[in-house]
Amino acid sequence: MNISEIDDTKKKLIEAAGEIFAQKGFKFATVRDICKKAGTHVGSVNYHFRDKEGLYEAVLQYSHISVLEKYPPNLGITNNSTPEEKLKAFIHSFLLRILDEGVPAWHGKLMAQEFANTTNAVHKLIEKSIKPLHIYLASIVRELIGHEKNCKNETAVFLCTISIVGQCIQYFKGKEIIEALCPRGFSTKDVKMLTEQITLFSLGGIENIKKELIKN
Amino acid sequence: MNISEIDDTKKKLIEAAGEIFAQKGFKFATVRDICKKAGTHVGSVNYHFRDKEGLYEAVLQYSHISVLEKYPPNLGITNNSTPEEKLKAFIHSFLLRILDEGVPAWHGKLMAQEFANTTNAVHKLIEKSIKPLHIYLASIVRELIGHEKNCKNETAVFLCTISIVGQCIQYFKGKEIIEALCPRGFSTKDVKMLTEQITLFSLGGIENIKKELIKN
DNA sequence: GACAATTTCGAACAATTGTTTCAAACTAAC
DNA sequence: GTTAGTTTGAAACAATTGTTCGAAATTGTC
Repeated sequence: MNISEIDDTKKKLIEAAGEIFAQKGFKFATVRDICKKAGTHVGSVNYHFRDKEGLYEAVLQYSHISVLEKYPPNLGITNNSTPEEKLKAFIHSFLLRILDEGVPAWHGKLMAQEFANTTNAVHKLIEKSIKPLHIYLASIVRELIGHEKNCKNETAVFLCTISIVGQCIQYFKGKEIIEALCPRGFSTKDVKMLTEQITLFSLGGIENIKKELIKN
Repeated sequence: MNISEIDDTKKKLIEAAGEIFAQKGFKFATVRDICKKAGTHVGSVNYHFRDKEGLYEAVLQYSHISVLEKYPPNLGITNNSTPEEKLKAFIHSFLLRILDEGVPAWHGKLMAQEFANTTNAVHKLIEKSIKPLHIYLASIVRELIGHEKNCKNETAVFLCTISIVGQCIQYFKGKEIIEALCPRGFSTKDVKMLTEQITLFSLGGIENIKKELIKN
């Protein structure tokens, strides 16, 4: 066995596919591109994963298990951290997941792609990855807003989570247009600054929502 | 001439295409689907618009001229309206443009699609539609933050505009996932409520960014 | 009404892309 | 070393989709 083939084809395919799916989304990624990057023949995807969709699911599963340890949403957070710190940590790791270019930073990108163009794998992805993250984010927002669990509050909490996630995803999916509007653009280097900005913005936003809830 | 053919093919094509492009984006929309909806033959797109891209540009142009009068970003705003009111009006019309299902509410949807999957027409679209809207939004944010035009402020203003737009677009592009997380979902009916929420959130966010700028 | 120009129509073409196929190469067990 | 099973490789297939083409139909002009 040649040393360069020490990694089996399956793994090579998953890693090549992960990068391309993350970059282009499921539909725009072609099997041929993936195989070329992986250095395999065109039929390899179908042989090892039945079809393109099978490969996609394998990529999602593979990235799911590795992402949470690399970018835990509660990075550097302890039980007695303030909710403000928790929110900042959440936003920070979220941005890293969708803007970082290291290996394998796909998972966040794949989720963001899925937001824009849903595939059949979306429901599994929601159950396994998106929902848990969302529940965690909601708990942080709930802490910030206050715990009275009435219907109105829960709606407000939900809407706040969407506002937070929407801001982050915009920097990934809207990259090209943002760069056209502001030539310097934003990349991995700016993650810290963007974290500051989005955290401050969101804390202010949540505070304002809270005020309104109390008023009524 | 049959009365049902009183509208010429070009117009029928543009209207059918607008709806499908807005719904699926450029790449996912097929010429055959468009022709079927328009009630024409498959070659009609190429005959009247040279190619699919020509049709797309025609749609963008057509929708551009009609959208601003239907959904002016300063709807109901006078010169002495407060910046808060202006922001609310901006968000309201932005949401209508991407969530409304009336005819032709495509333009905002097309822009939102373009954010997620850029086409060759993106640069024209930016110059003609996105940039002017963005400049207007930036001027509102600038009013709210304060007018000292230093470099730091301008960056903050820019980032705020992205936060605002990102929140709105999420309700369009992230529709399916949002519905999975919250079964009731959000539609045209909720535009008013969403406007309230995003406006409040953004005003609080901007206020917080402003505080931080003053501190330093 | 005749003729030229335009428009319509559907078949056919070409390019892309996911998938299948089958022989060749390789691996592992005996 | 032989053999059975697995994996690879490239070509071929099938489906989709944008585009082209030539004949037919329609329209406008004299």
